[in-house]
Amino acid sequence: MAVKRGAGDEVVTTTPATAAPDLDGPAVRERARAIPEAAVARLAVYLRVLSGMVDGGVTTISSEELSAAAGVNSAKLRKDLSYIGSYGTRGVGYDVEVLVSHIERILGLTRKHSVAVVGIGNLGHALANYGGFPSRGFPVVALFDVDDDLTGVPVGGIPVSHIDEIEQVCASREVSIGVIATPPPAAQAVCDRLVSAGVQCILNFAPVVLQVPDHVEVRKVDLAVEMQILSFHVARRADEASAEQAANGMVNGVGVEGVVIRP
Amino acid sequence: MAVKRGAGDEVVTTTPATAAPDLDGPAVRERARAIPEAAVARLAVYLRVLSGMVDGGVTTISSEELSAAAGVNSAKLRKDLSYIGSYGTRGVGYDVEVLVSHIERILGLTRKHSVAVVGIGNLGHALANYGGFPSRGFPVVALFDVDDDLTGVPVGGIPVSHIDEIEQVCASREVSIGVIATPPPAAQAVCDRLVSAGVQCILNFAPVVLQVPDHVEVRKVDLAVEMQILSFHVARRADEASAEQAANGMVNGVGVEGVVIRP
DNA sequence: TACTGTGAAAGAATTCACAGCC
DNA sequence: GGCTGTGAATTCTTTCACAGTA
Repeated sequence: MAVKRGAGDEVVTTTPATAAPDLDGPAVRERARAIPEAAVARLAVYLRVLSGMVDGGVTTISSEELSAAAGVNSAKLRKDLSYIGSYGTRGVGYDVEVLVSHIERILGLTRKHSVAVVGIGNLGHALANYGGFPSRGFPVVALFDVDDDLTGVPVGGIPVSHIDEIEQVCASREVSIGVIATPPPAAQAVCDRLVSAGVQCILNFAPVVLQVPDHVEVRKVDLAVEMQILSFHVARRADEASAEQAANGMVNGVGVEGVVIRP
Repeated sequence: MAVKRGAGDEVVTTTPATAAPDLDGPAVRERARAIPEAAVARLAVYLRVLSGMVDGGVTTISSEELSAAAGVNSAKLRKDLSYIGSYGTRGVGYDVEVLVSHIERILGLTRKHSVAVVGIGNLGHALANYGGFPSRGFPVVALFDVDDDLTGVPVGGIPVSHIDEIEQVCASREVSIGVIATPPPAAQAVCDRLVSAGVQCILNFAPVVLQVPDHVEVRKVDLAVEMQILSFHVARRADEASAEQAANGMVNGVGVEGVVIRP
């Protein structure tokens, strides 16, 4: 669900469907590591599960076991792992530590990714104190807010900086991921400032569609949207239930003939 | 999945949705099921954008404008809207209010969905105080925590209940969505209790894969996973950049010949 | 034997492109 | 002319099923 403006997409070969893929173009695009977007998200989940297993002393695991723990089916798991290489042993399974290190490498977790949180309200506070970030290689190194009363106040051990210092502080502390937790109206402006400070990755909690240049990657977490998706499923289930009742012949007390109901 | 073979198999009465050619009347109920999962998430975004436009006094909008504001392309937007019916005017565009009400209906927002938050730590606090929920039809009506010191303390105007009361309180306050904001080790147990209390929708912030019965819908928000996906893209971009440099013939100014891309 | 790795088939989602209407 | 609605084409993702191997 990455918000990606299709503005300046590169040549999308709208060519007539006649010819085979022509490689004669001057610009050769390296596509060696084409891991599907959907698989990347799952790799992160596998990594978490595997990390727990390392701690639990497990050294080897089969695709069946790992997939169950990760909530996917085993064929999908094996396919996902095949995108990053063949690191299993047939008849045995995968070495947990080997898998962990390969997934970490693919996800780029061998580098450190410093995080800045902008907007120190309720959510910003929670994020600044969230233990899950630093423990997974994403140290929070800077906090920003517009409120003068907050500047200098330490939150989660880090003093809040004024938002006007964003460019300078992000540069000096080498921030590579910006987290936007501001009220909606401020989000785009904050985003622009982060971008001009050189931040290339943004995690956006504000319910706003951010416009960014192509080289910036945005992911969003929108609580209201999540709620509404759940709401949709409630509604759909209710509809199905009543539709089934209707199909059962409840409509006007007259049974429909020859209908077999699913178990 | 239109069933077509003549074998004596059971007949699926739950209406194949796909082939259903009933265009008459407001049989939108049947349609609901045919809406792709991915489209549902976007409908929620369109709704938010449209709501903003109502407030801004906009009465009519074209697919081009709306899609730009929502960060998708216009063909996708039109396709998404076509799943819920044909409510536009050719040559003109869509009536904003009409669209809003139809999307709200499809997403089931005509009913109220009461929310319970479990785990009143940093994140739970933030969620309890989050203004975006009630304003969009998701009132927070109950809070739970294991900590006895917290019980009775009001957070965001609602007193925290002890987690042992979860079944009873959820029933009496008609909770339909449970939000899990507990530490990871507690999440599955909390989930089980929510399910036994009759909650059918869960939004899970704990970095744990929840096991639930089929009739329960779970959505997860995993901050570490989001971070790692961003990290992957940083790494990929770095790889591409260096690969491109190499392919550009930086070696001695002579282009590389006959580069073969992965089959 | 028990499991991985992977082509090939099936299924979803996206995009194209144009008919149809205002 | 401008814009929607939608089949058809395309691309992406998942699943199947089995060859291959420790």
